[in-house]
Amino acid sequence: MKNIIQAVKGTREFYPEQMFARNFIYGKVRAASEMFGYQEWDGPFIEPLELYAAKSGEELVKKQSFTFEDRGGEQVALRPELTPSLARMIAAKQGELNFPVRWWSFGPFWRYESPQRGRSREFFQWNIDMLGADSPEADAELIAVGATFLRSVGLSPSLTQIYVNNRRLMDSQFDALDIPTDKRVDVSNLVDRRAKMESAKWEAYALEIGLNQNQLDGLKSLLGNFDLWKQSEELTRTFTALEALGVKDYVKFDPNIMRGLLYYTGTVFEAFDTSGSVKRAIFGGGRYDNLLADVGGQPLSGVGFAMGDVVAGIILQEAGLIPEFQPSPAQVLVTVFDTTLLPQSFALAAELRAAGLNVMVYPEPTKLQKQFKFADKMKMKVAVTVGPDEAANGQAAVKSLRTGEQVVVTRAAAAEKIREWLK
RNA sequence: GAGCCUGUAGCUCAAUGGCAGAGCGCCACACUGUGGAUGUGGAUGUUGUGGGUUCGAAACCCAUCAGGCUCCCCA
Repeated sequence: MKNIIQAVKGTREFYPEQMFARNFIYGKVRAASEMFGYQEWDGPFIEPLELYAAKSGEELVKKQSFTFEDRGGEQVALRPELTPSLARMIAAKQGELNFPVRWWSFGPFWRYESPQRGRSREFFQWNIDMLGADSPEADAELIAVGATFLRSVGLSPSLTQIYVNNRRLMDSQFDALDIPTDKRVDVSNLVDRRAKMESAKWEAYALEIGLNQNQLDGLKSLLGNFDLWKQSEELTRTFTALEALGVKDYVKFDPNIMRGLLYYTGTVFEAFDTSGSVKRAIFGGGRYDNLLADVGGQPLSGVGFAMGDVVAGIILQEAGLIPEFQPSPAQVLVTVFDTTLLPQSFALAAELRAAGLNVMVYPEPTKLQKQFKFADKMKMKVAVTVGPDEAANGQAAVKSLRTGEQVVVTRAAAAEKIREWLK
């Protein structure tokens, strides 16, 4: 036992119960995506390293990606994100796609980071994007898809909120405060850290990165102004659309949401669990205008977001929203009386399957008590036994494991009786 | 990449330098054509791994692996 080779650090093993939870999320992701007309797609899991190196900082790529040299000497990476693959695939067919394109994907990603709660090295991520439309209403649609997902898994607005901001709005505010362009990255970092730091330390840090007292005061009042969105035509339209889409109770303007400066150019948003149990965002995204130009395509605006399965899974688990795991997809067990009658049980199981039931048959003759115990542990609803008496008369004993009631019926009538008890 | 905490039976955890234990779960039997409940009995184990200190280590020290918290990062 102790000599078992361990799983790779930061990976997760999906036993049937975890697989069930993962597929639950996948199913809800699919439903929310398809409800809005998005098509499922995927890219390769391995990409040339330069696909990421071109866009992201090289240090980040080298430090936080799983990279290796293949046998042909090519530098490749396990994909750390999907957006560059999306950009390339869109650019390659830019002339023939029917815009606006609505695509979603759910697949594995790898990042070489230090594993901790809510973060693993191998995870699944939902990506969903609309490309070729740049209206505030398109932004609203993506936020509504996210809200629809939250609602569909039972995460009410009191449990989760989507915070919305807009980079252009913030830029104009930074302009008004005379914060120079080359300080914007630092200021974004500063804003991101505000919740994590004590206010005195945070203010000291603000002065440290070169803000003057006047700018700091301006920034503080800016970050406390939750009516600021009214000054942005874009956000005003987005919020109007969100109301029409019926998800207004999920969204709230928050000037503290920045999402870095990497490629977001307009509206940005992040969903959080309001209990604060997990401090990481459930999902986050926004509008980007320059994506395709980076991979050689024609300029094309897009909006999208990504959701990892780790944080979402923890929150759903804690909220008790993952449905009860069923140990077996079958609800019927056909027992085996003894060696002589084993073929009868196998034949009966086949008949029941042909009648459309999911049926397990005990794979070897053993004490009936043990077989019923097994059926109970596997949460079977019905057990069917063909003993000598039943076999002699072409019958089967059908027992409801919920009520304990048992009836002997002809084999031909067994399926119907089982179906009745499964209801 | 840095700091801190944790690691004991399948699970949750006791044992603070002196015989490795409890509860739950598991197995057997009571019950040779039938689960859940009950009773009786049984097995839980390289104390994460490797080394060191000691008459003696689960405990103390060093290293290492894994998980967690914080920083960093978050494409």
